[in-house]
Formats: sequence, C-alpha cells, structure tokens
Amino acid sequence: MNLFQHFQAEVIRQIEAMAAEGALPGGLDTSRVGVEPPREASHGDVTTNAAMVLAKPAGMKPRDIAETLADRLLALDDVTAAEVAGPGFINLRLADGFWHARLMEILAAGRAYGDSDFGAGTGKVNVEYVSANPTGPLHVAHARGAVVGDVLARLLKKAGYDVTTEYYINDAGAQVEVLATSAYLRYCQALGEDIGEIPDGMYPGEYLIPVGKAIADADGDKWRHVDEDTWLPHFREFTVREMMAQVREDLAALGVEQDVFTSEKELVAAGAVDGVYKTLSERDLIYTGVLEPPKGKPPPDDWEPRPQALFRATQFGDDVDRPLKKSDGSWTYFANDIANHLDKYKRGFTQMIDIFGADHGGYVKRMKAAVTAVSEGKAELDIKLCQMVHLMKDGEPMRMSKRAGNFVTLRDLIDEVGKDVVRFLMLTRKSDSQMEFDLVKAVEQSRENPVFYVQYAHARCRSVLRSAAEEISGLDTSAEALAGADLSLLTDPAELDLIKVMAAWPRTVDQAAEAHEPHRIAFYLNDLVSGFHALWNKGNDDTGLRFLQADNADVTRARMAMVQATATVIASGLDVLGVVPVEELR
RNA sequence: GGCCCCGUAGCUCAGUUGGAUAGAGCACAGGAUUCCUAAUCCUGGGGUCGCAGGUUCAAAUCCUGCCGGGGUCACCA
Repeated sequence: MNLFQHFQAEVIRQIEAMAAEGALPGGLDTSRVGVEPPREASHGDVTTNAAMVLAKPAGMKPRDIAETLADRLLALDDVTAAEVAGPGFINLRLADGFWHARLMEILAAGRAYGDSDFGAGTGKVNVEYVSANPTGPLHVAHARGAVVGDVLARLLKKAGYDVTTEYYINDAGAQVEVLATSAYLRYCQALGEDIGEIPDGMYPGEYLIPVGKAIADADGDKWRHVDEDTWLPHFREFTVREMMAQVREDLAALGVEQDVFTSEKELVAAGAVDGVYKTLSERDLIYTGVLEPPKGKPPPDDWEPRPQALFRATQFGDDVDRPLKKSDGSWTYFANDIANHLDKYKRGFTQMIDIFGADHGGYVKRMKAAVTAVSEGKAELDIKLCQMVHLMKDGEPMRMSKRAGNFVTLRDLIDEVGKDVVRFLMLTRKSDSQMEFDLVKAVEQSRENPVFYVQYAHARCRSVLRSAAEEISGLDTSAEALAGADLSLLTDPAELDLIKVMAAWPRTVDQAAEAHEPHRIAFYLNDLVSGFHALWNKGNDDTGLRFLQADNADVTRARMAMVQATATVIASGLDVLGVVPVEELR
C-alpha cells in the first residue's frame, strides 16, 4: 500500500464532502492536492498542501479551509492528530496500529512488497539501452547505461508498467565493414601469413584473433583467393554474430538480459527506412536544402555546402533541420534510427525510453522530434543521458588509451569487483551527474561503501534471525509464523521510525518509476539501512532495546517480525537493482 | 558561437517534480564494545543553494540574462 496515495484519496474525499455541505465551492480542481511526508519528522507522519492549493480557486483563506479539513481528517481511522501549521499545511499523525499493520503487510507480501499498479494501463513501455556497435567487447563506458537501463526496466515493472527491454544493434554502418576487414586480417594471420602491424583505422584488438582462427578452421583458405566483394559479406556476418554473442555474454555477466534485439541492418533491408522517407515526404516533413556550417568553430576540412534531404526537425522543437542521407546516397544513422523508433511505435509502444551516453546529448532533440513526427504525437520518448564514469584506483585516475589496447572492458570490471558491486555503485549518483568509480573503494568493507553498508544490514538481519531460532527454543522465525506475533509490543519511537521508513517503500517505487530515476532506489536503501543500524546500536546503550530478549519470547517474536520485515524490504530493493542480498559477510 | 548536462557544507553528493528552520556521508572534535558481527552507532561545529533579476501565498527547484566546469555541433555511431 502506498500510504500517501491512500491518504490523498481520503483528503480528496473529505474535500468533496465539504463541497457537498457547502463548506467549499463545488467542482474544485483537486489534481494539485498532494499528500507527502513532511520535510521535518517532527511535523508528523503525513502532510497535505490541500488548503493552500484550494484557497485561491475557492476564494477563501488557506487557514480557514485547513481548520475545517483538519477536523474532518482527525475523525478518520488511524489518524491520532491533525494540526494546521505554517501557511496552511495540515499535518497528520498516525496510530501505532497503522504502522504495525504495514509490518503485517510486508510479511505477507515478501519481496513483492512495493509492487503496485501505478503504471498499469498506461500503455506499453520500451526501454532501449546499451545498443553499442558490435565491433568489440563492451567497455566500462557502457556499464553505466546498461545498469541504468536494466534497473529502470525492473523498477517500471515493479510499479506495474508493461515493459519490454531492447537492444538496437548498430550493424549497418561503415564501422562494421572495417570490423570485417580487420577480422579478415586475423584470418590471414591464422593461415600463417605475416600481417605485420594492424593498419591505422582497423580494429587492432586481440579479440578478433579467435574470430579469424574460427573462420580459418572452418573454411581453410577458401576466402583467400577471392575478391573482397565475395568474402566481405561472410566476414561481416560472421564477425558481427561473434561480437554480439560476446556482448550478450558480457551483459549476462552483469545480470542484464534484454527481451528484444533489433538489427539496424535488417530494418534497412526490410525497407523500413524507405517507408519512413515516403511517409514523412507525403506529410511535407522532408525537403532538399543546404545546411550552414557550424558557427564559432572552423568547419571541418571537407566541408562543402551541398543540397541534401532534410527532415523538418525544427517544426518539432529542434534547432536545425537534420540530414537523412549521406553524400554517397545511403541513409544516415539518424534516418535508420527514425525507422527503429517508428518500428517500436508500430509494435505498440507509446512510451519509449532511450538510455544514451552523454556524448550523444546533441542527438536528443532530433530523436524526440522524430518520434513526435512519426507517431503524430501519440508516442512519447524520454532520453536519459548517462554522464561519464571516471575509473579510479585508490584515488588516482586511471588513464585508458584505446589505441594502446589497454582499455578496461566491462568484463574486466566485473571480474575485478563483482557484478553486484558494479550494479549498485553505478546508481549512487543520478545519471546526469558525472561519477567516479574507484576500484579499490568499491570493494572496501566500510561505511563509505554503500554496497557493503546495505549488504551488511541484510546480513545482520539474517544473523539475528538465526541466533533467535537457536537461542530461544520453540521460536519459529519464518515469515508465516512471525505474522502471528503481537506487534503492539513494538512501541519504542526508534522501532516505529524504522517501520515508517519501510512503509515508505511503495511510494519510493512509484515516484522513482514515474520520474525514471533508478538511483532513488539506492538512496532509499541507504536510508532504510541506516535506520536499522542505528536501532541495532541503541541496544548497546539500552539492553531493553535489543532484538533478542532471552527471557521474553513475545517481545522477541515481535522484534523478529520487524527484523524479518527489514530484511524483506532490503531484499525487495536489491531485487530492483538486480543485486543478490547476502546471508552473511565473509 | 549554438545546443545539452552540471554548479548545494572544506570534500563527495541527496533534496520526495513549487512547500515549513536546505539534508546525509567523508574529513575534523568528542564519546559508546563484559553484548545479536564496533565491518556499526551517538553528539558537535560547519551554508549569500554559482551571480543578478522575474513569476506567487510559497523558489535550491519554474522563466530570463550572465559566470564557471563538462559534453556536443553536415556526411561517424
């Protein structure tokens, strides 16, 4: 239960009742009435701005509305206080029993706690991420986008959205030709020829050596004595297939498995781009024009003003119209990507989310413009830009040179710190902020390391539950048994505070999903867990607060219910992050 | 030069889509362990929310203009 949503509905019901009694004008717009946690915990459990939002349209003073509304809210079940404060806030305090009921809810729901129907019925959502060139293994720069996309998708699913995850394979460009040629060199090498240095512009990576060898093993020297036109298609297809297999393997190692892989090449071959061109032309959204060279900076050496087919992106908010064809007559990447997004629209997706690297920032407006155009405004595209990740080692920046071939692959990173650490830490910043990723700090076991901090709390919960089962005979610590505990024994403010954080989980899920901000889950977990560690340590000063009370089975049972619930909510959050909660730390 | 992102405590960052007296961690100063893992916790100081206007009951948040950092700018993806 999203308790804030629950009380929002109550507040609106009371407003309508007031209108019916003539205490408020009828037909007021309640869409801006919000129910939120107060900024200050001392203000209560939930707060509403209703009186302030309604004051103007109702032609009344906020405090007058607030007084009446507060009286009505006080009469509700579970509300123990309703105070008017500040310019017209109404602060509610809720009964302990309400919080105990939330604990029951958690025990009953298990890790599904926080699942909601928030996004149900809003249409199909497509999340596209990674979408790297199949020209080599994924490297660290892809890690952030992969995690952000994957966790966003999991988050949206938890919030009830109908989600499909997708990888758009950029297998149609010139880079793929270069890749095939590079693989051909390795093929010659595998046949025993001396190929010398890999020429500039080719892919020098060693990962192509096994590809060349595989072809040599399979086909012998049959490609050695034919024209490039003959061998190129085979090498292109074979190598791309190999690279994609590796990409999928690397993603799987990160815990990422996408539902749909769309090939740019196949899209083009199927005539999808021609279709887009035709449709847009018919709607007069394409014309032949000449672009101006960029101002401020000297234009590229080979710049020449030439007429080309332009999409009227400016009609949809872009800064300039964008070219659809290259000088050799083939489609631009953009043209193909329009077809990609139209294809998604045709497959029924009205909400699309693309995860891009920050270097594609300049591409955002045109892609949004294109989606608006091809869907005639019926589909929405949100683009999340992931800023750069700077790899560090114990505080020192790690300089990576792609030319020297010593760039760090995604696989290297996973092997070094583990997939769960990569996944969690990538979400400890909002995606549009740059971040540092320190290989040493990532595996440190200290308060500074949020992954550890959260895992430690979960392990502590499990540890207490194990100890309780051992030390108190006859104590059943299964969730089912604990659901029968007398929770009214949980009365300490510190205990209730922890339960309140747990009860905020469903709202966190809804809000993070709506905002498309998966990092909020990591921050929530940090908050939750710090509440748990704090309560744990209160037992140092006050032994009466320890979870385990050897001489009081009833209290222990109630506290075990709380500990079990804590572990459950942590696990529920880690599930969204795709991180496995640990039973113990070693 | 255009566009996009960022600018919040000494440092690293949150800030619930416009709410009340702006919050954490690190660092600094002090304190807690006969105990379920002290791998943790508690207390304290520390701020012109880059600057200046504007919008309104209310702005770190929205608008405009500057300043600083990063990214990007036909035909690559």
